[in-house]
Amino acid sequence: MKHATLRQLKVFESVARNLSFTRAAEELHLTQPTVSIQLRQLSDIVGLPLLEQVGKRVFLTDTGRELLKVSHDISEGLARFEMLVSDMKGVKAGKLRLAVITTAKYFIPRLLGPFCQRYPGIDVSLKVTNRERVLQRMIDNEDDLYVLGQPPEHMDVELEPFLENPLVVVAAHDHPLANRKNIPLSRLMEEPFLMREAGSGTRLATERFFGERGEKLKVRMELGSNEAIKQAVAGGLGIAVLSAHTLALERHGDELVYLDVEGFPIRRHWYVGHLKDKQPSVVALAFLDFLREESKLLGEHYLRGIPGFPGFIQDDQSFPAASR
Amino acid sequence: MKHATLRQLKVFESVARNLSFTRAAEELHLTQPTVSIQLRQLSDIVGLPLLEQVGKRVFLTDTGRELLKVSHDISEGLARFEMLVSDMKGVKAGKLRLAVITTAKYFIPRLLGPFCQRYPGIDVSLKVTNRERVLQRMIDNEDDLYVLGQPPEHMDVELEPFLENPLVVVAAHDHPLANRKNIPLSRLMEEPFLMREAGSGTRLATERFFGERGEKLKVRMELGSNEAIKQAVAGGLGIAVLSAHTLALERHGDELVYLDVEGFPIRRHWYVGHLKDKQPSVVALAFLDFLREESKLLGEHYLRGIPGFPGFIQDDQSFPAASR
DNA sequence: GGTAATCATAGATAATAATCTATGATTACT
DNA sequence: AGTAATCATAGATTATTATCTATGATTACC
Repeated sequence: MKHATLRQLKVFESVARNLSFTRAAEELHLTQPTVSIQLRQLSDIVGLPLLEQVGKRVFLTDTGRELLKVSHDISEGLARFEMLVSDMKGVKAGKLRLAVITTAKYFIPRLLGPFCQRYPGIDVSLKVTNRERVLQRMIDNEDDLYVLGQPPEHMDVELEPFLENPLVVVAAHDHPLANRKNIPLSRLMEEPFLMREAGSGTRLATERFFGERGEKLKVRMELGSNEAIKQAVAGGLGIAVLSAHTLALERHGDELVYLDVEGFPIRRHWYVGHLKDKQPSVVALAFLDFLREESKLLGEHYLRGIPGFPGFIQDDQSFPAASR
Repeated sequence: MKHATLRQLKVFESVARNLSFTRAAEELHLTQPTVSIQLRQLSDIVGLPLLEQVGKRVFLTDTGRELLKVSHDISEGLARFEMLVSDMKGVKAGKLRLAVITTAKYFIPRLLGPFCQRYPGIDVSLKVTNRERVLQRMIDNEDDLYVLGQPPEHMDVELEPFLENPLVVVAAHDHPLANRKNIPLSRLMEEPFLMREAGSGTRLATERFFGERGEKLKVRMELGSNEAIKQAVAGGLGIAVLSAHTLALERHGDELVYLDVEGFPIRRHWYVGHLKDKQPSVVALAFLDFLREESKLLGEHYLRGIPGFPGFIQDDQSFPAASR
């Protein structure tokens, strides 16, 4: 079957359906000799007759019947593929593979939920891991999109900011600095700090912030996760700089407070994107569009109460978390 | 997918396998630009990218992965068909549809057995029915081959004789003419005859035989099957002209004897064939060849003991059936 | 920065597939 | 026998596909 063509099979199907060369020709808007020749060619390729003529009547041979099955399978397979492609183009089908750094797990599900509702046919896969691994996955082209808090410096990537990611100083609610306003940075330097591991975006940003101001932190402890840091802070082991998002879901908790420190919150962003070379799929583009419009709402909702952000009332409410 | 070609799919499969245009080109003995263009065309036809390049590395897109599945299905389906065709050509697969008149049921299974042993992959279908229906099936092109005792006169058929079909006169073993030799036809005319229905081959041949000799039969009864006729003969209701094959399997029975009648047995044949227009399949041709060689043996075996046929000893053995 | 490797594009050619008109051959029907 | 219907064949043309050479663009590596 090396040289059979899909056209020949289509003509054969028509003849097999009509059991007439002439009617097949009409159906396909061809002349009868065209049909005759196409069938002759196909029969020569197969090496056995596909049709037999008994008087004026046309019958399928056994071989012809088998070929008809194969031909139908092919037609149906291609038709299904076409439908799938159409759905993919219309964002009615397809896959979205996201890899996000750990901290993003606090808000990404809030975005994925509505996205999946809007595009119910999309298959979403979410990988949550540390920054280093996310970058490796990017290099290995394992996902469609990546969410990071800190753009990598030595990689050709295409990232856009889509959400504010303020870094705040947190302390135990009964910390001496808990209700002070505009705490000078120098006062803060006397406090022991709890840090994430080297390489984490938050740590990088923190070190840069203090480094630019000639300040050196007293690092009491490095901890491997935001949860551990929060527990240590609540236990009075020190203070920490964290993404405000790590606290967003625990707004009703009363163990941690933000410190109103001069220069804080550090205004940073969440970035989403991919390697520069990569061409985003239709689904990935749809998600990017969705992010652009939805993250505004999300930001307003979740960043409320954080000093410097919308919804933070300076006058009659000191600190929502501390007010509870 | 109206305009995609099997060639394009083949090239795509190679690229997908190798994840490299250059290696695919080598594998297919083409130049790299050929491969590049083929993939570009296919991608344009589909309307979505099938491959993505990240740096020097080539990856399949989701769409590409789906197309690869479809392409494999197509390749596999065609490959299976090719194998089947090869088997059909080699008589290793295929179908044989036979329609035979009722009397042929006495010997056809003896031929089909060895044929099926020689060609175990052939699917055989045997239809046993009266002559009229066999002819109608032939007109309707329902089978591959037909077995008849009497060629139809007003149909364009291609039939060949393959086996002797002697018509003999049978009587009850205690019939007055049982042990007579060379019975004159005139004596036979005094006997009542039992006949098959009008239209049956045996009846036609019998009527022609006697007609040509100016004799008129006394038909006592018409019966619808050979079995009924044999029972009636054994019960003394009359004599009958029957194909020797109807008795072949009952050689050891002692109820019926052949009568040694002048002019008998009527030498006739079994015919096998089809409508003149019909092109016999590879399997049908194989069966015809098989019949040509096997029917000789069958004839020697089954016609032994019948006057006028090999193995009939005139001197010291009067009549094998009557000697029991 | 230079080189090698790899894919993309431009332009051209060759090969193949698809199709048509005209006519022949055969069957079915009156 | 004549006519209509239907498939096959011959010959020619058109359209499309497949492929190549040459070159450009980009990435990866040293």
